[in-house]
Amino acid sequence: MARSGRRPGATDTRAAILTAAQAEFAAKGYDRATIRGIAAGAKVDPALVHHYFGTKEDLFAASIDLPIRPSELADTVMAEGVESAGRNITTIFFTTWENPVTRAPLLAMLRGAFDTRHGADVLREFFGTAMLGRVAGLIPGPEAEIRVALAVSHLIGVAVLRYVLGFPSLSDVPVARLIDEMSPKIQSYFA
Amino acid sequence: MARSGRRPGATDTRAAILTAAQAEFAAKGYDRATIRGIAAGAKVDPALVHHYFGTKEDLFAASIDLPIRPSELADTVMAEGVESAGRNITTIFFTTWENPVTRAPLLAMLRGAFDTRHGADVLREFFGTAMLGRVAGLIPGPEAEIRVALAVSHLIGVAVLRYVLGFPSLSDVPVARLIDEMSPKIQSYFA
DNA sequence: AGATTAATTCAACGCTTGTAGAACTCAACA
DNA sequence: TGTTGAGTTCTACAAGCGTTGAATTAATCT
Repeated sequence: MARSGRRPGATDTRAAILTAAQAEFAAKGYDRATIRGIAAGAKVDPALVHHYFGTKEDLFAASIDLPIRPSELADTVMAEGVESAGRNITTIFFTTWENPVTRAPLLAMLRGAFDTRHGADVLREFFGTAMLGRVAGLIPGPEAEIRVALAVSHLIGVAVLRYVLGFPSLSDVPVARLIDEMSPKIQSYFA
Repeated sequence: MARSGRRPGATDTRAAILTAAQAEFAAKGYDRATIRGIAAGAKVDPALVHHYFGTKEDLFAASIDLPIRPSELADTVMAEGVESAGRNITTIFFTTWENPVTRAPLLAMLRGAFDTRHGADVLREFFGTAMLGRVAGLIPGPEAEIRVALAVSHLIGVAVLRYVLGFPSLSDVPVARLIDEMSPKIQSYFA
Protein backbone atom coordinates (compact mmCIF):
# COMPACT_ATOMS: atom_id res chain seq x y z
CA MET A 1 0.00 0.00 0.00
CA ALA A 2 1.18 3.50 -0.93
CA ARG A 3 4.30 2.79 -2.93
CA SER A 4 7.29 5.01 -2.53
CA GLY A 5 8.25 7.71 -5.01
CA ARG A 6 6.29 10.34 -6.84
CA ARG A 7 2.58 9.83 -7.41
CA PRO A 8 1.22 9.67 -10.95
CA GLY A 9 -1.13 12.34 -12.18
CA ALA A 10 -1.62 15.95 -11.20
CA THR A 11 -0.63 17.06 -7.74
CA ASP A 12 -1.87 19.65 -5.32
CA THR A 13 -0.64 17.96 -2.22
CA ARG A 14 0.63 21.19 -0.79
CA ALA A 15 -2.88 22.55 -0.50
CA ALA A 16 -4.11 19.29 0.99
CA ILE A 17 -1.46 19.49 3.68
CA LEU A 18 -2.33 23.08 4.47
CA THR A 19 -6.02 22.26 4.79
CA ALA A 20 -5.28 19.30 7.02
CA ALA A 21 -3.00 21.46 9.13
CA GLN A 22 -5.64 24.15 9.57
CA ALA A 23 -8.18 21.55 10.61
CA GLU A 24 -5.81 19.91 13.07
CA PHE A 25 -4.58 23.16 14.60
CA ALA A 26 -8.15 24.43 14.84
CA ALA A 27 -9.35 21.27 16.51
CA LYS A 28 -6.49 20.61 18.90
CA GLY A 29 -4.40 23.73 19.24
CA TYR A 30 -0.71 23.96 18.48
CA ASP A 31 0.68 21.58 21.06
CA ARG A 32 -1.73 18.71 20.70
CA ALA A 33 -1.70 18.87 16.93
CA THR A 34 1.06 16.61 15.63
CA ILE A 35 2.86 16.64 12.32
CA ARG A 36 2.20 12.95 12.05
CA GLY A 37 -1.50 13.55 12.55
CA ILE A 38 -1.59 16.30 9.95
CA ALA A 39 0.26 14.07 7.52
CA ALA A 40 -2.25 11.31 8.11
CA GLY A 41 -5.08 13.75 7.50
CA ALA A 42 -3.55 14.65 4.15
CA LYS A 43 -2.79 10.99 3.37
CA VAL A 44 0.89 11.72 3.10
CA ASP A 45 4.17 10.87 4.76
CA PRO A 46 5.17 13.11 7.68
CA ALA A 47 8.44 13.97 6.00
CA LEU A 48 6.54 15.53 3.13
CA VAL A 49 4.97 18.04 5.46
CA HIS A 50 8.40 19.08 6.52
CA HIS A 51 9.55 19.17 2.91
CA TYR A 52 6.87 21.68 1.93
CA PHE A 53 6.55 23.80 5.03
CA GLY A 54 9.73 23.39 7.06
CA THR A 55 9.40 23.35 10.82
CA LYS A 56 6.17 22.90 12.73
CA GLU A 57 6.08 26.55 13.67
CA ASP A 58 6.46 27.53 10.02
CA LEU A 59 3.54 25.31 9.17
CA PHE A 60 1.52 26.91 11.92
CA ALA A 61 2.34 30.36 10.63
CA ALA A 62 1.14 29.32 7.18
CA SER A 63 -2.03 27.88 8.70
CA ILE A 64 -3.16 31.09 10.32
CA ASP A 65 -2.80 33.29 7.31
CA LEU A 66 -6.06 35.02 7.96
CA PRO A 67 -8.84 35.42 5.45
CA ILE A 68 -9.28 39.06 6.39
CA ARG A 69 -7.54 42.22 5.37
CA PRO A 70 -7.33 44.42 8.45
CA SER A 71 -7.31 47.65 6.48
CA GLU A 72 -10.48 46.81 4.58
CA LEU A 73 -12.08 45.63 7.76
CA ALA A 74 -11.73 48.92 9.56
CA ASP A 75 -13.10 50.79 6.56
CA THR A 76 -16.10 48.49 6.25
CA VAL A 77 -16.89 48.80 9.91
CA MET A 78 -16.89 52.56 9.81
CA ALA A 79 -18.40 52.90 6.33
CA GLU A 80 -21.84 53.96 7.49
CA GLY A 81 -20.68 56.22 10.27
CA VAL A 82 -20.00 55.72 13.93
CA GLU A 83 -23.59 55.06 14.85
CA SER A 84 -23.63 51.83 12.81
CA ALA A 85 -20.16 50.66 13.78
CA GLY A 86 -21.31 48.45 16.64
CA ARG A 87 -23.71 46.40 14.59
CA ASN A 88 -21.36 46.31 11.63
CA ILE A 89 -18.41 44.92 13.49
CA THR A 90 -20.54 42.41 15.33
CA THR A 91 -22.14 41.20 12.12
CA ILE A 92 -18.84 40.86 10.28
CA PHE A 93 -17.35 39.06 13.23
CA PHE A 94 -20.02 36.41 13.39
CA THR A 95 -20.28 36.04 9.63
CA THR A 96 -16.61 35.21 9.47
CA TRP A 97 -16.78 32.79 12.37
CA GLU A 98 -19.85 30.98 11.10
CA ASN A 99 -18.32 30.18 7.72
CA PRO A 100 -16.39 26.92 8.17
CA VAL A 101 -13.75 27.93 5.64
CA THR A 102 -12.85 31.17 7.37
CA ARG A 103 -13.41 29.72 10.81
CA ALA A 104 -10.56 27.21 10.60
CA PRO A 105 -7.67 29.67 10.51
CA LEU A 106 -9.36 31.87 13.09
CA LEU A 107 -9.76 28.96 15.45
CA ALA A 108 -6.19 27.92 14.84
CA MET A 109 -5.02 31.42 15.67
CA LEU A 110 -7.15 31.70 18.78
CA ARG A 111 -6.11 28.32 20.14
CA GLY A 112 -2.52 28.87 19.09
CA ALA A 113 -2.43 32.16 20.97
CA PHE A 114 -2.40 30.14 24.18
CA ASP A 115 0.28 27.71 23.08
CA THR A 116 2.87 29.56 21.11
CA ARG A 117 4.44 32.97 21.28
CA HIS A 118 3.82 33.49 17.61
CA GLY A 119 0.13 32.78 17.89
CA ALA A 120 -0.23 35.35 20.64
CA ASP A 121 1.72 37.85 18.60
CA VAL A 122 -0.46 37.38 15.56
CA LEU A 123 -3.61 37.81 17.60
CA ARG A 124 -2.21 40.88 19.27
CA GLU A 125 -1.07 42.30 15.99
CA PHE A 126 -4.29 41.49 14.22
CA PHE A 127 -6.70 42.85 16.75
CA GLY A 128 -4.30 45.47 18.01
CA THR A 129 -3.35 47.01 14.73
CA ALA A 130 -6.52 46.29 12.82
CA MET A 131 -9.06 47.20 15.43
CA LEU A 132 -7.50 49.45 17.97
CA GLY A 133 -5.17 51.37 15.74
CA ARG A 134 -7.67 51.99 13.00
CA VAL A 135 -11.05 52.06 14.66
CA ALA A 136 -9.99 53.89 17.79
CA GLY A 137 -8.90 56.85 15.69
CA LEU A 138 -12.36 57.16 14.19
CA ILE A 139 -14.58 57.14 17.22
CA PRO A 140 -15.22 60.13 19.44
CA GLY A 141 -14.56 60.65 23.12
CA PRO A 142 -11.50 60.31 25.33
CA GLU A 143 -9.34 57.19 25.61
CA ALA A 144 -11.03 55.56 22.67
CA GLU A 145 -8.43 52.81 22.67
CA ILE A 146 -9.52 51.34 25.98
CA ARG A 147 -13.12 51.29 24.93
CA VAL A 148 -12.38 49.61 21.62
CA ALA A 149 -10.21 47.07 23.43
CA LEU A 150 -13.12 46.27 25.72
CA ALA A 151 -15.44 45.85 22.77
CA VAL A 152 -12.95 43.46 21.22
CA SER A 153 -12.68 41.56 24.48
CA HIS A 154 -16.40 40.94 24.40
CA LEU A 155 -16.24 39.57 20.87
CA ILE A 156 -13.29 37.33 21.69
CA GLY A 157 -14.94 36.12 24.85
CA VAL A 158 -17.97 35.02 22.92
CA ALA A 159 -15.77 33.31 20.32
CA VAL A 160 -13.95 31.42 23.04
CA LEU A 161 -17.12 30.23 24.69
CA ARG A 162 -19.11 29.47 21.56
CA TYR A 163 -16.52 28.16 19.13
CA VAL A 164 -13.71 26.83 21.27
CA LEU A 165 -15.35 25.55 24.42
CA GLY A 166 -18.85 24.88 23.15
CA PHE A 167 -20.47 26.59 26.10
CA PRO A 168 -24.06 25.37 25.69
CA SER A 169 -25.97 28.56 26.48
CA LEU A 170 -24.08 30.30 23.69
CA SER A 171 -23.58 27.49 21.21
CA ASP A 172 -27.28 26.72 20.93
CA VAL A 173 -28.37 30.26 20.17
CA PRO A 174 -28.78 31.33 16.53
CA VAL A 175 -26.29 33.94 15.45
CA ALA A 176 -28.92 36.49 14.59
CA ARG A 177 -29.97 36.47 18.20
CA LEU A 178 -26.44 37.06 19.41
CA ILE A 179 -25.98 39.90 16.97
CA ASP A 180 -29.18 41.57 18.11
CA GLU A 181 -28.25 41.20 21.74
CA MET A 182 -24.60 42.21 21.49
CA SER A 183 -24.65 45.01 18.97
CA PRO A 184 -26.05 47.65 21.35
CA LYS A 185 -23.44 46.87 23.99
CA ILE A 186 -20.61 46.97 21.49
CA GLN A 187 -22.03 50.18 20.11
CA SER A 188 -22.18 51.72 23.56
CA TYR A 189 -18.42 51.40 23.80
CA PHE A 190 -18.09 53.50 20.67
CA ALA A 191 -20.30 56.37 21.70
CA MET B 1 23.67 17.20 46.51
CA ALA B 2 20.20 16.13 47.70
CA ARG B 3 20.89 12.71 49.12
CA SER B 4 18.35 10.02 48.66
CA GLY B 5 15.84 9.03 51.33
CA ARG B 6 13.68 11.00 53.67
CA ARG B 7 14.60 14.58 54.51
CA PRO B 8 15.24 15.56 58.12
CA GLY B 9 12.86 17.89 59.89
CA ALA B 10 9.21 18.68 59.39
CA THR B 11 7.63 18.22 56.02
CA ASP B 12 4.89 19.89 54.05
CA THR B 13 6.15 18.93 50.67
CA ARG B 14 2.72 18.10 49.44
CA ALA B 15 1.67 21.72 49.69
CA ALA B 16 4.88 22.84 48.03
CA ILE B 17 4.19 20.58 45.09
CA LEU B 18 0.65 21.81 44.76
CA THR B 19 1.78 25.42 44.77
CA ALA B 20 4.44 24.73 42.18
CA ALA B 21 1.89 22.90 40.06
CA GLN B 22 -0.55 25.78 40.18
CA ALA B 23 2.15 28.20 39.17
CA GLU B 24 3.35 26.02 36.33
CA PHE B 25 -0.12 25.24 35.01
CA ALA B 26 -1.07 28.91 35.27
CA ALA B 27 2.02 30.03 33.42
CA LYS B 28 2.19 27.43 30.68
CA GLY B 29 -1.12 25.64 30.44
CA TYR B 30 -1.65 21.94 30.83
CA ASP B 31 0.35 20.65 27.89
CA ARG B 32 3.47 22.76 28.21
CA ALA B 33 3.65 22.29 31.95
CA THR B 34 5.77 19.24 32.70
CA ILE B 35 5.86 17.09 35.78
CA ARG B 36 9.61 17.43 35.77
CA GLY B 37 9.29 21.20 35.71
CA ILE B 38 6.80 21.18 38.56
CA ALA B 39 9.06 18.89 40.56
CA ALA B 40 11.97 21.23 39.98
CA GLY B 41 9.84 24.15 41.14
CA ALA B 42 9.12 22.31 44.36
CA LYS B 43 12.76 21.19 44.67
CA VAL B 44 11.71 17.60 44.62
CA ASP B 45 12.11 14.47 42.53
CA PRO B 46 9.54 13.97 39.75
CA ALA B 47 8.57 10.61 41.14
CA LEU B 48 7.45 12.27 44.34
CA VAL B 49 4.89 14.29 42.46
CA HIS B 50 3.46 11.09 41.14
CA HIS B 51 3.59 9.54 44.56
CA TYR B 52 1.43 12.26 46.09
CA PHE B 53 -0.94 13.12 43.29
CA GLY B 54 -1.01 10.19 40.89
CA THR B 55 -1.28 10.96 37.21
CA LYS B 56 -0.71 14.36 35.64
CA GLU B 57 -4.41 14.88 35.09
CA ASP B 58 -5.08 14.15 38.76
CA LEU B 59 -2.53 16.75 39.71
CA PHE B 60 -4.17 19.21 37.38
CA ALA B 61 -7.55 18.52 38.91
CA ALA B 62 -6.10 19.21 42.33
CA SER B 63 -4.51 22.42 41.04
CA ILE B 64 -7.72 24.02 39.90
CA ASP B 65 -9.64 23.57 43.09
CA LEU B 66 -11.11 27.03 42.95
CA PRO B 67 -10.96 29.57 45.76
CA ILE B 68 -14.60 30.45 45.25
CA ARG B 69 -17.84 28.95 46.43
CA PRO B 70 -20.31 29.29 43.59
CA SER B 71 -23.31 29.38 45.86
CA GLU B 72 -21.99 32.23 47.98
CA LEU B 73 -20.96 34.04 44.85
CA ALA B 74 -24.42 34.19 43.39
CA ASP B 75 -25.85 35.42 46.67
CA THR B 76 -23.24 38.13 47.03
CA VAL B 77 -23.81 39.32 43.51
CA MET B 78 -27.53 39.68 44.01
CA ALA B 79 -27.35 40.85 47.64
CA GLU B 80 -28.16 44.50 46.91
CA GLY B 81 -30.80 43.83 44.29
CA VAL B 82 -30.73 43.48 40.55
CA GLU B 83 -29.79 47.07 39.90
CA SER B 84 -26.38 46.59 41.58
CA ALA B 85 -25.68 43.14 40.20
CA GLY B 86 -23.65 44.37 37.24
CA ARG B 87 -21.19 46.34 39.29
CA ASN B 88 -21.06 43.70 41.99
CA ILE B 89 -20.17 40.83 39.71
CA THR B 90 -17.63 42.91 37.83
CA THR B 91 -15.96 44.01 41.04
CA ILE B 92 -15.81 40.53 42.50
CA PHE B 93 -14.46 39.19 39.26
CA PHE B 94 -11.56 41.60 39.10
CA THR B 95 -10.83 41.42 42.79
CA THR B 96 -10.38 37.69 42.51
CA TRP B 97 -8.23 37.94 39.42
CA GLU B 98 -6.01 40.67 40.79
CA ASN B 99 -5.06 38.72 43.91
CA PRO B 100 -2.07 36.56 42.96
CA VAL B 101 -3.11 33.77 45.28
CA THR B 102 -6.57 33.36 43.83
CA ARG B 103 -5.39 34.14 40.33
CA ALA B 104 -3.18 31.07 39.99
CA PRO B 105 -5.90 28.42 40.04
CA LEU B 106 -8.16 30.58 37.89
CA LEU B 107 -5.43 30.97 35.30
CA ALA B 108 -4.71 27.27 35.42
CA MET B 109 -8.37 26.51 34.86
CA LEU B 110 -8.72 29.00 32.02
CA ARG B 111 -5.61 27.82 30.22
CA GLY B 112 -6.39 24.21 30.94
CA ALA B 113 -9.83 24.61 29.42
CA PHE B 114 -8.14 24.75 26.03
CA ASP B 115 -5.90 21.76 26.58
CA THR B 116 -7.80 19.15 28.47
CA ARG B 117 -11.35 17.92 28.50
CA HIS B 118 -11.48 18.16 32.26
CA GLY B 119 -10.44 21.80 32.27
CA ALA B 120 -13.21 22.67 29.85
CA ASP B 121 -15.70 20.75 31.94
CA VAL B 122 -14.73 22.54 35.12
CA LEU B 123 -15.01 25.91 33.49
CA ARG B 124 -18.36 25.00 31.99
CA GLU B 125 -19.57 23.64 35.29
CA PHE B 126 -18.28 26.56 37.28
CA PHE B 127 -19.61 29.37 35.14
CA GLY B 128 -22.57 27.38 33.93
CA THR B 129 -23.88 26.25 37.27
CA ALA B 130 -22.65 29.11 39.39
CA MET B 131 -23.52 32.01 37.14
CA LEU B 132 -26.16 30.93 34.72
CA GLY B 133 -28.12 28.59 36.89
CA ARG B 134 -28.20 30.82 39.93
CA VAL B 135 -28.08 34.35 38.62
CA ALA B 136 -30.31 33.81 35.61
CA GLY B 137 -33.16 32.81 37.87
CA LEU B 138 -32.95 36.09 39.73
CA ILE B 139 -32.99 38.62 36.95
CA PRO B 140 -36.10 39.77 35.12
CA GLY B 141 -37.02 39.54 31.46
CA PRO B 142 -37.21 36.72 28.93
CA GLU B 143 -34.39 34.32 28.16
CA ALA B 144 -32.31 35.51 31.04
CA GLU B 145 -29.87 32.67 30.52
CA ILE B 146 -28.63 33.95 27.18
CA ARG B 147 -28.09 37.39 28.56
CA VAL B 148 -26.19 36.16 31.59
CA ALA B 149 -24.08 33.96 29.33
CA LEU B 150 -23.21 37.00 27.24
CA ALA B 151 -22.26 38.96 30.34
CA VAL B 152 -20.01 36.09 31.40
CA SER B 153 -18.46 35.98 27.94
CA HIS B 154 -17.44 39.61 28.31
CA LEU B 155 -15.78 38.95 31.64
CA ILE B 156 -13.95 35.91 30.32
CA GLY B 157 -12.88 37.77 27.22
CA VAL B 158 -11.29 40.46 29.32
CA ALA B 159 -9.59 37.85 31.49
CA VAL B 160 -8.16 36.15 28.43
CA LEU B 161 -6.81 39.36 26.98
CA ARG B 162 -5.56 40.91 30.19
CA TYR B 163 -4.30 37.97 32.21
CA VAL B 164 -3.47 35.30 29.68
CA LEU B 165 -2.34 37.13 26.58
CA GLY B 166 -1.20 40.39 28.10
CA PHE B 167 -2.98 42.47 25.51
CA PRO B 168 -1.38 45.88 26.15
CA SER B 169 -4.41 48.14 25.88
CA LEU B 170 -6.07 46.14 28.63
CA SER B 171 -3.09 45.11 30.76
CA ASP B 172 -1.91 48.65 31.29
CA VAL B 173 -5.21 50.00 32.54
CA PRO B 174 -5.90 50.15 36.28
CA VAL B 175 -8.66 47.79 37.37
CA ALA B 176 -10.82 50.56 38.74
CA ARG B 177 -11.02 51.98 35.28
CA LEU B 178 -12.09 48.67 33.81
CA ILE B 179 -14.73 48.23 36.46
CA ASP B 180 -16.15 51.67 35.81
CA GLU B 181 -16.23 51.09 32.10
CA MET B 182 -17.58 47.56 32.09
CA SER B 183 -20.11 47.60 34.89
CA PRO B 184 -22.80 49.48 32.94
CA LYS B 185 -22.55 47.10 29.99
CA ILE B 186 -22.71 44.05 32.22
CA GLN B 187 -25.61 45.62 34.05
CA SER B 188 -27.44 46.27 30.80
CA TYR B 189 -27.54 42.54 30.18
CA PHE B 190 -29.35 42.10 33.47
CA ALA B 191 -32.06 44.69 32.95
C1' DA C 1 16.04 8.96 -25.43
C1' DG C 2 18.63 10.77 -21.76
C1' DA C 3 19.30 13.93 -18.04
C1' DT C 4 17.47 16.74 -14.59
C1' DT C 5 14.43 18.08 -11.25
C1' DA C 6 10.39 17.67 -8.40
C1' DA C 7 7.41 14.74 -5.55
C1' DT C 8 7.15 11.13 -2.33
C1' DT C 9 8.30 7.59 1.03
C1' DC C 10 11.62 4.90 4.18
C1' DA C 11 14.15 4.31 8.06
C1' DA C 12 16.16 6.23 11.74
C1' DC C 13 18.14 9.46 15.19
C1' DG C 14 17.86 12.11 19.42
C1' DC C 15 15.06 14.13 22.61
C1' DT C 16 11.43 14.70 26.01
C1' DT C 17 7.70 13.05 28.32
C1' DG C 18 4.72 10.43 31.86
C1' DT C 19 5.10 6.72 34.70
C1' DA C 20 6.71 2.57 37.43
C1' DG C 21 9.32 -0.01 40.86
C1' DA C 22 13.09 -0.68 43.69
C1' DA C 23 16.12 1.29 47.02
C1' DC C 24 17.37 4.38 50.59
C1' DT C 25 16.72 7.47 54.78
C1' DC C 26 14.49 9.36 58.40
C1' DA C 27 10.48 9.73 61.97
C1' DA C 28 7.32 7.56 65.14
C1' DC C 29 5.91 4.39 68.10
C1' DA C 30 6.21 -0.26 70.53
C1' DT D 1 15.86 -0.16 70.90
C1' DG D 2 13.93 -2.30 67.16
C1' DT D 3 10.47 -2.28 63.76
C1' DT D 4 7.33 -0.36 60.86
C1' DG D 5 5.88 3.01 57.73
C1' DA D 6 6.04 7.29 55.40
C1' DG D 7 8.93 10.38 52.77
C1' DT D 8 12.22 10.78 49.07
C1' DT D 9 15.32 9.79 45.34
C1' DC D 10 17.46 6.67 41.57
C1' DT D 11 17.21 4.33 37.52
C1' DA D 12 14.78 2.93 33.81
C1' DC D 13 11.27 1.95 30.38
C1' DA D 14 8.18 2.63 26.63
C1' DA D 15 5.97 5.79 23.81
C1' DG D 16 5.53 9.80 21.09
C1' DC D 17 7.48 13.73 19.15
C1' DG D 18 9.94 16.81 15.38
C1' DT D 19 13.30 16.35 12.19
C1' DT D 20 16.77 14.54 8.78
C1' DG D 21 19.09 12.31 4.74
C1' DA D 22 19.02 8.96 1.54
C1' DA D 23 16.39 6.25 -1.72
C1' DT D 24 12.57 5.73 -5.08
C1' DT D 25 9.34 7.10 -8.60
C1' DA D 26 7.27 10.24 -11.88
C1' DA D 27 7.14 14.45 -14.67
C1' DT D 28 9.61 17.74 -17.45
C1' DC D 29 13.09 19.56 -20.43
C1' DT D 30 16.78 19.06 -24.18
